[in-house]
Amino acid sequence: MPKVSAAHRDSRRRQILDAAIECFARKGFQRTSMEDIIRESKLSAGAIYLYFHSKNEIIETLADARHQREKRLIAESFAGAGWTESLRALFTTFRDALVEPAEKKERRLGIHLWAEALCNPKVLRLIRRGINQPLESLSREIAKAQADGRLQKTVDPDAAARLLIALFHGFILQQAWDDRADVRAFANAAHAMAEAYFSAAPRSRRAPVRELQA
Amino acid sequence: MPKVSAAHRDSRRRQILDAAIECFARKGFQRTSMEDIIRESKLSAGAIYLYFHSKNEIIETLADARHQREKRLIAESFAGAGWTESLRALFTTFRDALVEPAEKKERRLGIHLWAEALCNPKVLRLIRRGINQPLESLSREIAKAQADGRLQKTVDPDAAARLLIALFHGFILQQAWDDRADVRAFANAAHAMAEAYFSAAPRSRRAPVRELQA
Amino acid sequence: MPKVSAAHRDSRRRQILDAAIECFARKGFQRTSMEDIIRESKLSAGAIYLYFHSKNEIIETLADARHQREKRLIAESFAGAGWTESLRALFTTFRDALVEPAEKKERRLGIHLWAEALCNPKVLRLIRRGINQPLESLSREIAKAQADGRLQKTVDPDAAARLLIALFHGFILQQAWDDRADVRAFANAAHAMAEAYFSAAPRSRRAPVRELQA
Amino acid sequence: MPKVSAAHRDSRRRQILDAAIECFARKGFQRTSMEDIIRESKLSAGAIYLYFHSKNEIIETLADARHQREKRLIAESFAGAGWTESLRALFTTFRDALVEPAEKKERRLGIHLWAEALCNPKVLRLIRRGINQPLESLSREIAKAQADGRLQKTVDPDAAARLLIALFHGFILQQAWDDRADVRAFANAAHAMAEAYFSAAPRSRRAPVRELQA
DNA sequence: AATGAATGAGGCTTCATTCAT
DNA sequence: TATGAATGAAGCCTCATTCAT
Repeated sequence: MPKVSAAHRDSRRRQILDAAIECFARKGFQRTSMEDIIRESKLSAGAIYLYFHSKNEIIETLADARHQREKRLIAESFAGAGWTESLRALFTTFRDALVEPAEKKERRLGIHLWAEALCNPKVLRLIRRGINQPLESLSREIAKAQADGRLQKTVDPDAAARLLIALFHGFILQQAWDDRADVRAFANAAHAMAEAYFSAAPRSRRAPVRELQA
Repeated sequence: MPKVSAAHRDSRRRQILDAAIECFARKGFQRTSMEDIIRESKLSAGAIYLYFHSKNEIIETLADARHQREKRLIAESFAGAGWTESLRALFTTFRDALVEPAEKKERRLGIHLWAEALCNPKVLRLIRRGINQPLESLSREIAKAQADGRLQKTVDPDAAARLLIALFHGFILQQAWDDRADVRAFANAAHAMAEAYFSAAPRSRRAPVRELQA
Repeated sequence: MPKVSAAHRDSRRRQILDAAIECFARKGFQRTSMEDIIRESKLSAGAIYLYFHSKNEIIETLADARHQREKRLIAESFAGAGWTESLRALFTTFRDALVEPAEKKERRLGIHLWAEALCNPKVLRLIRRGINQPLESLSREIAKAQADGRLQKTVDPDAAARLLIALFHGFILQQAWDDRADVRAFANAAHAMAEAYFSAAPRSRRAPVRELQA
Repeated sequence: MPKVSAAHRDSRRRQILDAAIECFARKGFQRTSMEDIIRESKLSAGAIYLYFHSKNEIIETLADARHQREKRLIAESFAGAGWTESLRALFTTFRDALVEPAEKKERRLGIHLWAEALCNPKVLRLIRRGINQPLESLSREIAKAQADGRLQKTVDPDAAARLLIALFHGFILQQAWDDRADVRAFANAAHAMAEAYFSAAPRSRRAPVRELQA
């Protein structure tokens, strides 16, 4: 029987993770020292190691949390009705996340994780999961919509799913580098582009788009 | 300053930068020690500091080189003829860069720079230049094409330029995380999507795409 | 102080000491953390500090226990009859202690204490007592046997006592480093050597053993 | 071609090892911090790690040096003439090493190594080598002397070799615990005992020494 | 120009012990 | 009595940079 509640334990972990997010978002993983996190969390060195085994474990915990969140956001967008509505919901969700100044830290953290994944196998695994599951579910939705005749069939579901994710990630970078980037304009344009692509009249009626030459 | 000396100087700098790229791509900036670069370059610690004042200066030099390169790639795509051809050239260039295994290191380095920019003001400045100039030139080309009537006018040139860059950056991430991502399929799909968006028949003739609701 | 409480207190102390022996024998004093002892004893940190003031006190308690035990073993060997029988009993006791696998932990602990004594004054004092008392009682027995004419007089009682102890300690090391060392063979040989030494016909009848030259 | 000579390198290593011996002899391995060694050696932290990869490597280097030395000492004792002289040489060598105050540090270090071996596999390996080679060479000499008829045959060469080593190790402990222990008296007595054992008139002529009973 | 030994601050983590409950 | 979370000093090691040669 725990002396302090599980709630207390969770709150301490939260306290540490919040401090870590603050520091990591500001300075990246390697430039942030445990000392920084200790100061920010107002805990002692020892206390932090009571809740996490290492700095790396903190990073991995945050990576995992982001993965869970991304998965949820995409799943929710597709919870509702038809393809057109889902696509709209997806872009709306995405836009709302990006205009929210409170999440700026998380977005910066996310970018640090993208780079971290290149040299940290555990983070890479989490990032892959965080991207593959959304890719697969997007891809599945696209294929489903095609099967139902609501979407033109020339679209490659996997590539199209990657397009959507790439748009999101790509803009997150632009926004991180320059706060003045216009999220709404981007989201509208991106949505319009996706709409144009997905629901374009069958190419056959128009001049066909030639594939890029090898 | 005799000519031989300048050539020698450049070759030494190249030697150091190549070693740095190798190391940074593999381990990121903070995980790479000067010792790593020294070993990889087969030079001595002292020699390296003869050509660069600090590790940071090496990073900044690399950041600048990437910026120059991106600017050039985009400029070249638009060197030629009309809008449609330019768009095609852009995607072809992009695709060719991504299938090239020899550039894998540079692509990884680029991602590290994206994150580095978040906590290194000098790198941020270089990244901004590296993105703003392409953004502006793309934007200018779009506006020009609209003015010439070759492009529908509903497109916001700035947002559209950002879309294109976002697609590129976004996919570079996906490829870095998973080598098996299909570059050609993505490039084709991205091109088709851009085509659909830019050269769509004026919306007025079709059901209008409603803006995302606030 | 009620009897129940004292019994309980002793049992708790035993529990802690047993855990400590286990850990110390395995990892030595400095490598064993209080955390290790806590885990092994299945008690809490606080509980342990209720029974011992510090890690050092645990070590000293164990050192003292060993001292008591050594003293007792030697005393018992000499409880009985004459010199020859006592010597035999001494080696038998010693051999029996070393073949006993159950005492392996204690033997290892003992070695750690020997080294610990070099930098821990309290342990040194206990070790000294643990060795001086046996030395003195052995020495006294030898002198007594000489006085009774049962032992040749050329033997220096103090040095001879040290010889015996040295044999024991020396072999304990060899066994600790290599389990395969043959205890019985060693004990037999050691006994034979001691016999040869102590009960040798007076040197005067034979070629005298010259002292080692300075 | 090295910038500084191999001699310089060796002298630096010596400087570090001497400091380490000083500290380790005084406080043991675990109580000695790298900080201690740094201070004692008058070098910087970084400098030390230029010559040794870790604190452990320093310990192992010292363990190896002792092993080499012990092997040499024993070999030298048996370099000369017959068995009796060799035995005498062995005890003389041993005694001379123990009376030398300059080697007190090394003797203490040796004891710390004996305990360290119990929890440090690399040190254990070195200690084993440091003891097995002497054991084997002693054992070989004994067997040889027996074959030549210079030694009675009832002696078990391996056990007898262990006896000798045990005497040495055992007394080193006693001396470390109490400086006043009389080395010369011990060495003389030990030598006399060994003599009595090895060159005793065949047992058959006297009352046989019964083996210790099981 | 070139070398590489040297510096010493600072990074991550552990640990004996305490104390509020 | 008993718990175990909390403390914070101290331990081992790395690293960007300098400088005598």
